[in-house]
Amino acid sequence: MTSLPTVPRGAGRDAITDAAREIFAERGYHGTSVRDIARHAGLSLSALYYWHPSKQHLLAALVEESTQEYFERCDAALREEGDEPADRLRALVRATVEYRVSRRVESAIAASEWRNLSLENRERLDGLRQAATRLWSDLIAEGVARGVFRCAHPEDARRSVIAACNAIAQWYEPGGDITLADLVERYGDIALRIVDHRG
Amino acid sequence: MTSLPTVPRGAGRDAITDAAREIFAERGYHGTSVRDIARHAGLSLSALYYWHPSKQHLLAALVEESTQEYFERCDAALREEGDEPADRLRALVRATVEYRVSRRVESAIAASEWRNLSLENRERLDGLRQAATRLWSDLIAEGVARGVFRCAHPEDARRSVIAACNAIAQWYEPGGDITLADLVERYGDIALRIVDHRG
Amino acid sequence: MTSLPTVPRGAGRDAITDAAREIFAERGYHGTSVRDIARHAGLSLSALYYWHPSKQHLLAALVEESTQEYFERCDAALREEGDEPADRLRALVRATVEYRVSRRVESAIAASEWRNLSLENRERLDGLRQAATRLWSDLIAEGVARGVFRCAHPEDARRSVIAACNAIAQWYEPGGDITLADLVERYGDIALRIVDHRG
Amino acid sequence: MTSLPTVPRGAGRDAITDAAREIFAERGYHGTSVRDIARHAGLSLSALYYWHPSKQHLLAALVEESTQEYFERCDAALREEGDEPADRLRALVRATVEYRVSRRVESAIAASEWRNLSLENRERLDGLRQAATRLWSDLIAEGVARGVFRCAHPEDARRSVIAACNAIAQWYEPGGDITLADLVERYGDIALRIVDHRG
DNA sequence: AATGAATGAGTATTCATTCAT
DNA sequence: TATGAATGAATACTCATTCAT
Repeated sequence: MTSLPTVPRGAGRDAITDAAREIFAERGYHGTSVRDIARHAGLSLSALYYWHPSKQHLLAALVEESTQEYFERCDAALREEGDEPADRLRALVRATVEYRVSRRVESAIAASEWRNLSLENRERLDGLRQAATRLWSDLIAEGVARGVFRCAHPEDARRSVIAACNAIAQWYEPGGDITLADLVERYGDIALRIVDHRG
Repeated sequence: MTSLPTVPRGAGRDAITDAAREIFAERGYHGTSVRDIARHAGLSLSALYYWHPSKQHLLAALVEESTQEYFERCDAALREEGDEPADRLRALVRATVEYRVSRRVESAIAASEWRNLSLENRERLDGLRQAATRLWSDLIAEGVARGVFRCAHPEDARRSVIAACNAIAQWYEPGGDITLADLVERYGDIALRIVDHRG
Repeated sequence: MTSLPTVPRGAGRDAITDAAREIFAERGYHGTSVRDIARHAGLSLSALYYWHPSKQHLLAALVEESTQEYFERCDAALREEGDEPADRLRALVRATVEYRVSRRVESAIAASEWRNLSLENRERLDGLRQAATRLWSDLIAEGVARGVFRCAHPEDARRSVIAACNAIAQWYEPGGDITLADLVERYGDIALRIVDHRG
Repeated sequence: MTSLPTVPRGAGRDAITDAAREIFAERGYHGTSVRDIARHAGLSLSALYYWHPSKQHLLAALVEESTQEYFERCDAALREEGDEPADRLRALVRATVEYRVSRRVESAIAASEWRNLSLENRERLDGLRQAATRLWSDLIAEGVARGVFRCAHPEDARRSVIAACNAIAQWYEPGGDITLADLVERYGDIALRIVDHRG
């Protein structure tokens, strides 16, 4: 029993979004009831529906925000970087790792609840998702073109690097021995090995 | 409307297990109703309960079988191999990739429905899961000890290799251009780069 | 999407009554939500409750106004008429037909939502309803007493005439080929035949 | 509190249909909850859904059965009759009155809940409804053609006769002073006067 | 070895209404 | 003279499961 916060008037929207994020992440979309969410938020069921038209909408909003933020972090990281492919790959890894760690909960939702989005929502958000993927693909292609990455199968390399970074969310415990900076360095190294980078 | 198969008398058990496998994989545990499973199996709801005590039991059986089989494939692959770490790592990758591809559906269930196992079942199956993990860890540790793998962080390497192999299930289409043998070779290469293998 | 009217300040009461009338008529009392009414009126839900204490009150007010007006029209029509029963019957038919046509919407509510009035409201309004009925009964009785109406069962005649007139609301389309004056004449004829009038 | 009957196993379907009929008639479609129906039937809510897919389906089934039966009674009554229009009109009145009285409850539903049918159901049942109407129209037209009915506006006559007969359901109390045979005779007379029949 | 009929607890969502401002 | 935010009870419907046969 976690103690239920008393929600100040007008703060309902965020309380509900926060609660939904936590419980969706913990139990999955179908394993979560809107009652659970409302209770966890310290509000009535009706208040939930005052702010959000449906459970599906709640999920879509979380996934959208998360997907959007991920893309923006990656995009920003690349724009701040020079044009050396190795540096740029490290930048993308850093953005991804930082994202998976600092937004662990919502990134888990975006990853595992994608199939529970309605067809409509899935189509709407797919472009954003692919845009993020393309950042990786283009970058690796460029490295290969320049001869600094030598991997024979760039798409497999890309998927492997992303999968390795994503998996961090499943085991990493913030506040433990390993710092975020450690992670960034380690997974940057791994990524460069995966694309077979030669200085 | 897929035509429902007429189940031969006595074949009920398998028909139900097969149906559960497909639908759990497609919609997730909580997104699946026992009615869906029974209907898909071409049997009555009561027949389902004749063969299986509960929905949870059905899930646990699938996860158990899948986890068991994975471990055995890995174990067998290693036993057939010599003691060269690189070869052994390739063997483990081969076992994993072949497993993810040939048992794509059940491996997806084992991966994503783990949290929906009851505490009891989760504890019961956890040993098996860890045993498989240990095969990887021990192997990489051995490679490092021998100086043929030079990765600084063997656990991160292990997680990355496994994550890369597992991700195959999400995109690979059997019957397409890429053969299973291609995959095994490509991901063996990637794995060896991840552990920083030097001939 | 019908465009919602902007309600001038102070005109809220009528806007709500009008909206309630339309929607109650269209979907029935239980098929209508107060939210529908407020939205249709272009006002907030709270504004509705500022002006009207409850949904039930809203219905009762509409039924009352309608029933009252019907009685007054009938009463006035009779007072303007001489004492010839046939003329008086035509006058009552005219009042009724004109009412059903010009107040089609509210008369439909009064007719079909009567049962959804609270017991209290039903009892309060019943006297008014019966008063209108008595106008018909007394008139027909008078005609029979004078020997100009020869129907053997005056109450059945009364119910039949009223039913015939009321039914007009279900099919008549104002602005079509049949004018209101046509209707008044046709249904006056029918009424006189029903009571078996002999000049 | 009416005592709830214990429903024998297997008799659920009828118990629910009967209960739905009664409560829909009493409170209207939207005024009735499926819980009310199940409780009234002496069964669980789930049993209701075992037998009927939805509340709407329940309504449509009742309306369909009622509309169908009404048409068949009218059709049968006409087929048993000779070709004299006056006799045939009396036959139709008899069928209608008997129907309204003996199937009072369902005929009230068919009359007042028509608008609560889904568009789909309404379209499906509309043909049946019109077929019944046509029996009346054709008959009156025939009487007019033969010169035995002299009404100037046959459609208004038709509507009036039907409205008069239908209204019986609103006031008639079986078991009172007036017998069904009385009603049939009285309303036959009224009908013949409405169409202005001359022997 | 299997079924048809039934259940109680739960689902997402909407209801009429009220509160604080 | 209004409103935005909130509520508790109800809504139609589905769930996993059990019972009698």
